Amino acid sequence: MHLLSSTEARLIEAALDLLGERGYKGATTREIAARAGVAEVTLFRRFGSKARLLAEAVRRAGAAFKEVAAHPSGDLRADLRTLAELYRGQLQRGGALVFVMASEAAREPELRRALGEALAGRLVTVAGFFKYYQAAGELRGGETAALIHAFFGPLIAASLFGVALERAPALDLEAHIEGFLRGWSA
Amino acid sequence: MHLLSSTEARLIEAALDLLGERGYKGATTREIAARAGVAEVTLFRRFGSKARLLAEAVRRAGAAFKEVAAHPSGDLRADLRTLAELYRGQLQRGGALVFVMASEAAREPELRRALGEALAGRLVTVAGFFKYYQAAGELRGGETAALIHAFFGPLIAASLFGVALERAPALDLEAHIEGFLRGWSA
DNA sequence: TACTTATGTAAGTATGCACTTACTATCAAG
DNA sequence: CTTGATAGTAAGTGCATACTTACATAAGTA
Repeated sequence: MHLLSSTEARLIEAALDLLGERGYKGATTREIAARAGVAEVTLFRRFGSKARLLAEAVRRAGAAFKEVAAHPSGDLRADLRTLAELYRGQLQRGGALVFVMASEAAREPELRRALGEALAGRLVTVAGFFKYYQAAGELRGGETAALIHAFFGPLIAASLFGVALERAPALDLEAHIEGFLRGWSA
Repeated sequence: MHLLSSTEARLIEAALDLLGERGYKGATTREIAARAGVAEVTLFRRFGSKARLLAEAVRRAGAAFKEVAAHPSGDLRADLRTLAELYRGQLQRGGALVFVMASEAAREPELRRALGEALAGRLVTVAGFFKYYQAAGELRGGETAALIHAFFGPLIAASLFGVALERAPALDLEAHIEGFLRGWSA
């Protein structure tokens, strides 16, 4: 995990942005390069191919998120709020499409693998987070999958609605957390 | 809304399938036609363009769903179960990508409009459904948006995880409904 | 100064895609 | 038995895209 040159960092930023706006096939190398303010050929010199650039971009995304989920503070409600805010920020940057790309880009094995690993890693971290609060007696026991779906699902849904509709119903974070806690507290 | 010829019906089926598997740009007219068992040129004769075919496909999808949501039975839990099952079935057929296409296909105004209308129509229907049970005193008052996100979000999340991962955590429908009712019952 | 490294410009290749055109085959209805 | 509708085959057009190659430039370093 070496540091990124500014050129590489700008390409990754631009790639993430465009991924969110247009999806995998819609994010063209020309446009990524233009948005990053570099020549298209530089993209290929640095990353070799579009698939590899996007795989890198996906790998880098979400480090802060894992950081929080890996270290529960003991204050469940506060942690949930932080996670929700972080996750929402990521979704706005196209994180939602991580999922979709997995199908859209199914033909690029390298990209698919990177996506799968990134997502799986996060899920494991998040599962550990919920298990911690289950063990602490604050959340009901049972499958952590149910907690993951219940907590992140509404965030994802709100983000997808926002992408698809002009006047999408907004998600009230406080209400969401309130409902989640009511539904799943021990 | 005239009836579909079998050719048209098969094209729409195939389009919906491939949309789910590959996304908008990934679903090529060649492959759609092949899966439908017709010549590619027939697709263009019938629908004029790829965008119009997909817009039609999206429009037709989900009639059964609206049917249920528009007529609450009075038994909230049973209705929720039916809706969840119907919705999950649709998501498996690529319904989740309806959202994503909206960004991926942002350049096709006709498709984007059809998607927006289809989605907006459903949201209105579903909002009405929840309002009915709020008025009946079974669900807490407040924004119906929160209920929509809380109920459908987890279904969407589970579907997206399933697309992206080989061994995705499954969603236990009963547990989901249970948690939802706990969290949002009056 | 000479060499290296990171970038740029410009042109081009190969491929895949949506969509078109021209012609043929089948079949049901009048 | 002709006509019209619906389908097919085959070939091709035009364009956008990922990726390549060749050459130039500027800056930093030995």
